[in-house]
Amino acid sequence: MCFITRVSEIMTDKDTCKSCTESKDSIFNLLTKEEKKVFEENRQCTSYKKGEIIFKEGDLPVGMICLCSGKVKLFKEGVGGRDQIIRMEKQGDFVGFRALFAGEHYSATATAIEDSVICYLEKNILEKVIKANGNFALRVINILAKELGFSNERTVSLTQKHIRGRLAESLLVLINTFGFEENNKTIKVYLSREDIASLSNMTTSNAIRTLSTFAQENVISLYGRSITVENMEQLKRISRLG
Amino acid sequence: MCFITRVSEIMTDKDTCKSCTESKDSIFNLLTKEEKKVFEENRQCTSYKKGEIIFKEGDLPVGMICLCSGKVKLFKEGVGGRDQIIRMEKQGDFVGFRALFAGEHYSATATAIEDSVICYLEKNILEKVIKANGNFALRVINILAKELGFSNERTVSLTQKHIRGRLAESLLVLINTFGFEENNKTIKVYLSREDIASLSNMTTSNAIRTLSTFAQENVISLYGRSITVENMEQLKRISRLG
DNA sequence: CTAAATTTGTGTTTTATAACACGTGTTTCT
DNA sequence: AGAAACACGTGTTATAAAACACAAATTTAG
Repeated sequence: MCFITRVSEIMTDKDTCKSCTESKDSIFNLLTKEEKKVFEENRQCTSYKKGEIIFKEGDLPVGMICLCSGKVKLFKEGVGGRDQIIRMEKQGDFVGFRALFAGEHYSATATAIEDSVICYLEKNILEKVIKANGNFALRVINILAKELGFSNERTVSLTQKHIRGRLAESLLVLINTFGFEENNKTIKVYLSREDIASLSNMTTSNAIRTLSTFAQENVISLYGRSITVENMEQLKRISRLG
Repeated sequence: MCFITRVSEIMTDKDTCKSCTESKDSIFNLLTKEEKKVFEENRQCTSYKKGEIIFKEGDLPVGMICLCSGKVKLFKEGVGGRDQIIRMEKQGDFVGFRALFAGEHYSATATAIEDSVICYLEKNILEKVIKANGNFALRVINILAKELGFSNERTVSLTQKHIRGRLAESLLVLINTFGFEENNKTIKVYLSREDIASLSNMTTSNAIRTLSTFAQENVISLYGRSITVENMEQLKRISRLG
């Protein structure tokens, strides 16, 4: 990956990115003061505008990326250019660390779906800490294991559930990742119909159509790109029955 | 998981299972002599007959399982009882360690597809070694990361490729996992058509039909459950084009 | 502020594949 | 040995969802 050309803005003030090491339930809380310091001194923060590519399928990972703020989609290009979104990343998530640890090129492309700030940490520094701090290592293992469970789950859902079930499940995934706005009903992410389709393994037409049907059935209500859940139980039922 | 009731035969001679700690490219080579000794003294070997269940979706993992010999399929039950095989395990593989590290119940069922011997190691012993031995920890991380890559890859293939592409890819997966017999052509695993279907996300009828078509096209030849690859390039091409 | 481009929305047609039905061959069990 | 259960194979039908075509609405750019 050619880091420089894609950089929207390399941030000079490292304190702009506090969330990674300072947020409450962060994995970084397992680090010692010294280890935290090493991380803070060696990281490089970069900001991306909505729509910009952070890395591309095939690029070689050069370090660990933590999403300080914003939202990112991770997608693979499939047969005939049809994209499949395999993961949505929120503040505090690691982006693309799978490829780093697997020692492989990126197997997916990461794009900011909102203005985002990432901070970037060299691989060898991370590895040193993993080797030295067993609890940190176990936590990394735990995160990977959970993500693998999610991926396996999705494989079955996306292949076996019917359109309505797939869309309902994808909405639940979005809720799970990004949560609700203050009203506790409106999903806190604003995706194009095309992205919703890529997440749910269907064509854009069918995503639009099926969302409309859900709205007609008062399971959700739509206003532009905002999706408000009106009947959570029913949404879960549709997802479950496939 | 109720360990005792499922045990086909608890083996008394621990040396019957050498492959785990002694094979050439085993992860256990990263262990010190002392750590190896702890592993060897604390493991429990068990043998399973073809068709027997090692653990079930929903069971709670109680330890790390290493497949000493034999072959195992890992599958999830999908919508309407349609199984999806998410992984095939060969000698030396860890079975179900994802759930163990994720701290979750098993999300899939493991069944021996050949007579198999597993050896079982308590979780806390494993965790101690991971905490103490950084290189071992990194290797575990590496294995999980690679498996996650495989899972993501399969999600896209199984949802987007057409029947022929899915079947061809599944055959390549089998070759990749189990390799060939001495003739360098016959895939070294013997599955029912139903299992091949469950691996490829299709009905048994379609697996049978499509295998026949491949045979007619001289891409493979069939003799009972044995599948011999006659034109590897063509098989790869079919997989690639979807 | 208008033109162009993109996104959203809807109806129709086509097609891949599941579902079904049925027959044959092969183990397994009593 | 005979019955039952299971695995394999093939033709037909039904259907979910993709593909296509086109219109309206919204956003972006000049």
